[in-house]
Amino acid sequence: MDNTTALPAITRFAPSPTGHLHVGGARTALFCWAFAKGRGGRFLLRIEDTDQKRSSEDAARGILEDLAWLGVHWDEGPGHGKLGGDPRGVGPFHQADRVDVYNAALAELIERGRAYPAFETAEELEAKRKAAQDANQTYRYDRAALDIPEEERLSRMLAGEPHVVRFLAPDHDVVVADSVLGEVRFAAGELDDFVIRKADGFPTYHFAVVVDDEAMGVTHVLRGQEHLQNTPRHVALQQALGYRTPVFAHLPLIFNPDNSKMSKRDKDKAVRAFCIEHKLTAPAWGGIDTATFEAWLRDKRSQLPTDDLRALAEAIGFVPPEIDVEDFRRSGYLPHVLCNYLALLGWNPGEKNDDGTNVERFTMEYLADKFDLPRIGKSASKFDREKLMAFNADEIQNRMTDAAFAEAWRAWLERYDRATLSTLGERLPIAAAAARQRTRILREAAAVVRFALVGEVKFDEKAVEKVLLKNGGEGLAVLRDLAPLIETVEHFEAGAIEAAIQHWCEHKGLGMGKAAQPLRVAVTGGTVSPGLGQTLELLGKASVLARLERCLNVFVVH
RNA sequence: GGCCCCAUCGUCUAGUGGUUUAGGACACCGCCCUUUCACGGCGGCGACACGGGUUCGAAUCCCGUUGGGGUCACCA
Repeated sequence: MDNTTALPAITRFAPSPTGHLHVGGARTALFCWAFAKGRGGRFLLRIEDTDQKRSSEDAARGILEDLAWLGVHWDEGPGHGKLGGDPRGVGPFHQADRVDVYNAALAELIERGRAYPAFETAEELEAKRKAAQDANQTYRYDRAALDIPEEERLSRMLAGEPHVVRFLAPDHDVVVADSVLGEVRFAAGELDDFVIRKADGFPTYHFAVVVDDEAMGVTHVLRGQEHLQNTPRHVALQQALGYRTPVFAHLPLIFNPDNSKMSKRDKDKAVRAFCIEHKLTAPAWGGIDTATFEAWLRDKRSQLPTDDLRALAEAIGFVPPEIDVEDFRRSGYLPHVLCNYLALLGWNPGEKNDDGTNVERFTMEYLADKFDLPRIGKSASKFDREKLMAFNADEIQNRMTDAAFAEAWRAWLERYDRATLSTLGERLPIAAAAARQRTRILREAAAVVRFALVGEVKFDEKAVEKVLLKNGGEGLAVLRDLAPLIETVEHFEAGAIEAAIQHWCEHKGLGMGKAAQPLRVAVTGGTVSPGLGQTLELLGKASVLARLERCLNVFVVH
């Protein structure tokens, strides 16, 4: 029954380069990668750019970059650093460069009477479609072109009259054998004669996919369940062309918490809602003009260019939900953690840890080793940012070393926050050690050590009152005594600093809190910071003493 | 609307006819630890959508109902 493990497996991920890679695509790619990798097969990448208007080379590069960052590395396909290449000679991997391959297959289909040219314009078809819709009927192409005598059809086509080519749908049921869903039957007549070559000479998705998968030897097609309706078309095409039918596995969809399908539009939706809620009427930053902004605000379905949307969100101080892989990277999720979480959406290894808990944290290697089709779920799953965040936090706080965290943070800062990187300079490792236990995503780390990034402390009134001034300036008195002690700490490092203060407290018969909190307020302005030792070490002795002195000057009533 | 898919705690899930008073994780609540915050430890709350079958026995198999979702382009 389970023919899904047959060797060798060749899988592919075939995005259309119309924007950034979003998490749904990333999960599909991850599964394709894991499946091939786990059984010594090949994972290939193909760019589906047959839509001239929407495709861009920029978007294609962006997707390669996202995939590479995730660690979803392709064996064959477009070059990207060490990735890609064409060892078997099955390329090129951009469909726009393969038009002659499609035309050859198409000629064969026409020859055998399984495809035919049709001359209706898009407008004519749209009118027919609308008429059917208004009559509450399902529209299917009416095969009007078949009324034209075959010879005439072909000669008009050869003469260069504008036309599309349609596939003559089979008159029998088509059964899709899916590894996740089982057998799904589509009745004869459900398929209409869909277009396989557009008027511009490019193949449609259905045709290009089928031809390429055969040419590239693809054995397993893993893709989102939204493709299930397309599959009978592909199977019918494969049968008509005499191709093998690969193993199909349709992956469950990924939803938003509100049960809608996760899509790129969600970011616009969220930002728009924020703007409306705060009654913003102008763009608030110079990137777009007011008219564009208002039009976008009014049309609930419209989208701003990615960069403009991000700039707008930043300007109004709103963080839109992460949707694209790039969004998660920017927020500071670690790539293998994102993969780990994504893998759990619709799949799980079904293994227990020694303590009886489910195995749900794992490495890319483990995933490649364990991933298989029978354990893919059937029902859609909601994307839970809380859980993803918890995974990322656990990785940073409990599994990473200070050094590894410092490196990850440095890389992130280099890409997204150079200002903080240069302010930190040499202190980055110390800051990282102080921030790690309080950081869930890289973006939060700087805030944890903010006190060390500013020149002058801004005092929080409540903190000052409660910790320094209360009980007749009890806190300030402690500070006065503590300053000389700090002065004497030789190696100004967290452990030594804490030991000295602890010793002092014991000597004075005070609880540690009586010393730690005043110090904290004096050097950070507030009551919350990393451990006292780390806080002071990060500041450095000179800065700590200067801040202490200033604090005493500001608050001691002479 | 046609066609198709799905249905276990709020969420992700384990469970493949008896080992189940349904297990884990995230979230939430309480307690403990504690120099703040965070981490951590312990405990708690909490689900088989409904109705019929099949069977000695059903979360697990079948049918129906309800609910959710996908898809209906010269986009992919």
